Amino acid sequence: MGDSEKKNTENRILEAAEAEFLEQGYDGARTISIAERAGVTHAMLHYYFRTKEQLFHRILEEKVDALVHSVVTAFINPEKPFLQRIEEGISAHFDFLAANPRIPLFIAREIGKRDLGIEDKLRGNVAPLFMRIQSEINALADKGEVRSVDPVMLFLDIISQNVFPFMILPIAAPALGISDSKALLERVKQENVIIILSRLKP
Amino acid sequence: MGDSEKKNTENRILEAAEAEFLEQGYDGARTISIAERAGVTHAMLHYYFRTKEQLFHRILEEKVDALVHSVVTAFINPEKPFLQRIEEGISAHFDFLAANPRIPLFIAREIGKRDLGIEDKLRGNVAPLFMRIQSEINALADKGEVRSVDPVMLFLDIISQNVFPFMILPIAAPALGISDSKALLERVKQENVIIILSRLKP
DNA sequence: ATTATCTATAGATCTATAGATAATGC
DNA sequence: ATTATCTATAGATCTATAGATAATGC
Repeated sequence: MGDSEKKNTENRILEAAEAEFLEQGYDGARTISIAERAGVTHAMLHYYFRTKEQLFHRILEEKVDALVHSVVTAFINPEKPFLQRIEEGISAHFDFLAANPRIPLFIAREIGKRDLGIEDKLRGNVAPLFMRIQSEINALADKGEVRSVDPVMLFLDIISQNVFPFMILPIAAPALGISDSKALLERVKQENVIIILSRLKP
Repeated sequence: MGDSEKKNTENRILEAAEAEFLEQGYDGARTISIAERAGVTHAMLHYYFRTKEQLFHRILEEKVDALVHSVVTAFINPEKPFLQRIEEGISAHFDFLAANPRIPLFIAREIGKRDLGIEDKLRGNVAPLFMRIQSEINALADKGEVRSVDPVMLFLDIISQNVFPFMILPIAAPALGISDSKALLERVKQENVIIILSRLKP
């Protein structure tokens, strides 16, 4: 059997697993449902991935990497001045979430139950980013161009503002009589830039 | 058997169920585990609550009510001027979350899978609050005392800032080398007041 | 008489694997 | 020869209930 056929089946299982796990979480997901979604027999799933746990880890790790990566890359463009980089970083991070709205809840759900290398990933990628932001803030604060903020707090603010709406909007939007949630998200994105810049401006 | 005995068993099951469901979610929770935690036989659980689903709904509804209530009451104290009420409201809401840190993730986890009356609860309680805030903001904005903000955005900001840290701090705190997460939470609480007031001040 | 509790087990899933069969590559 | 796929089923849980027994209230 050819390599492309193999990849095809394996990938179909992976895609089905991603959909099932993102919707249902680990405990709620059924390997039978994954097989059905992929259009393969149930045994194939174990042939390729041996256990439900292994298949799940493959998906979870991919999503954790994507999320961590989205935070770091959004704020590391070295070309531009500080405030502009923050502004564009917020937008870029928000856009990533808009394209992957189920990731935050998916990760939040499973965290605490299992140990990913998520701490190491954060330590390696985020700590350097924070140090750099810290020194930039210090320099600009001395010149009176920004208010002084702890980078940890600043990024907690940014990430809270960006991530949380995707967790509650499915509930909150209909309750508040909002039909066009795409338009609302666009407003949220703009508001998030405004509120962070308000915090930084002296 | 006396009424107090009955209440005792029933309450022990409820308390055990609350702990199990908050930790594991609906799918992850086992009725056997709940019975063990409560120190009763497994059959008792069905005798008092008939099904796992019914027991779960009892817990979930209680937590949804508590969370909605915490938002509304925190901001409805009618005695004080607007900005002070916002400031105290943020703190009160934050304190509620600090006392019930597992509620947001618990609710977020189950939402979308089942239909609570959560939309009705929001509609009834929150809509009047927003209308009142809107008119206050309008009046103060005319006098130049606050910047104009849509109340929906303002509360999305406040709730994001307050809720989200409790979802990720268990992961983020160790990764950032923060050992005293209680001290960090205190800083978060203060920062949340600062950032919202920065947004509102002209 | 009614309410509460226990033991034992039915019945429904779900994950995982064994073993046979078909398809491909060398 | 090796890799992929299918059928059938073992084995492990988990929810739920049946039926017997004990405790309380009237």
